[in-house]
Amino acid sequence: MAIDPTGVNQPGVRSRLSLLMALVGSAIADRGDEALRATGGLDAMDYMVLAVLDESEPGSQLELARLCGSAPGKIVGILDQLEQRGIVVRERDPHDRRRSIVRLTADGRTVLEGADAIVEGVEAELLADLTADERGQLHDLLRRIDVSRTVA
Amino acid sequence: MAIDPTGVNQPGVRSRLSLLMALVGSAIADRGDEALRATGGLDAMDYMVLAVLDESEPGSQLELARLCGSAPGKIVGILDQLEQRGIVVRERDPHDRRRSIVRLTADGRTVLEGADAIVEGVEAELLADLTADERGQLHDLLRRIDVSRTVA
DNA sequence: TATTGTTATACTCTATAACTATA
DNA sequence: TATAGTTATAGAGTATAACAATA
Repeated sequence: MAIDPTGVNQPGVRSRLSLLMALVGSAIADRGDEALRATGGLDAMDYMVLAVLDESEPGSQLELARLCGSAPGKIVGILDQLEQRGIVVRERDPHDRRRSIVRLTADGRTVLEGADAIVEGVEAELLADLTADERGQLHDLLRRIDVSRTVA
Repeated sequence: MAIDPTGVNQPGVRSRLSLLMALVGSAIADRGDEALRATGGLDAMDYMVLAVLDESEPGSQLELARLCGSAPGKIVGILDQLEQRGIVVRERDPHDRRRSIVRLTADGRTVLEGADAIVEGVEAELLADLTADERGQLHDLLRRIDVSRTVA
């Protein structure tokens, strides 16, 4: 039996925006993770770290962890593996030798581009029912949500 | 130091729609879960189950599990607790005594309404930068994404 | 004394597969 | 023999706090 014979998706949570957001977010995360593992040799968290390094320049591992929404202790193992594979490098900040400046290598940038292509493929499939214009609207709306806002 | 002095949110993932979807979905899930636990005595998964029961009529626990995107074995414990608290009831299907029909009780419906209010509060806070119209657009776009689509 | 990165420990969560009852 | 619900177990994943180096 098909889940959705009548064209109704997400049966059971359609009227609740929060649940839709959580469900769609989890769907893209799960599928992206699966595709990356199968094709790219990374996982979703690796990809997040690389994307953050591509778009920001965190001044320390702690800041990187915060930008990734991850605990400092979790980043360590991820970076260990990425560094071992030549995808990132850690350099000590000369002004404060406690800090590690993490950077993408040239190889790392190539790996990230491949990962982007894989993730965009998954994304195109999940968003197949939306026009390019609508995907742009979705992107713009999500960009305007401040996930760092403190809960009152 | 503020994360976002220039109005730029989600630094590090802004250009990647998939990561934004995953990040925003995870943010609302985490905050909803926290608020529900603190105020409502439920967690996010409990809320999902109740919402699915409210909007659908699953003919078995297996179907309920599928609608919740959860493993059958996970639903058991959740329903045990919800049933113990009088929020749901399990009845054997008279046509097939292997199946459990799960239903919200009247009390359960009241609990769900309270949970909806809590979650909507969290949602309003997270989406504070969007107008009511834009929240409607977001809802409509997400509704049109078919998370049950099979990965090719 | 405070902060950065790291490590170790304990805890939670989850997936898996057996098991019972019913079909 | 197959399916629905349940239970038990092992394994993965995570949070927490202690630790060493630097400020």
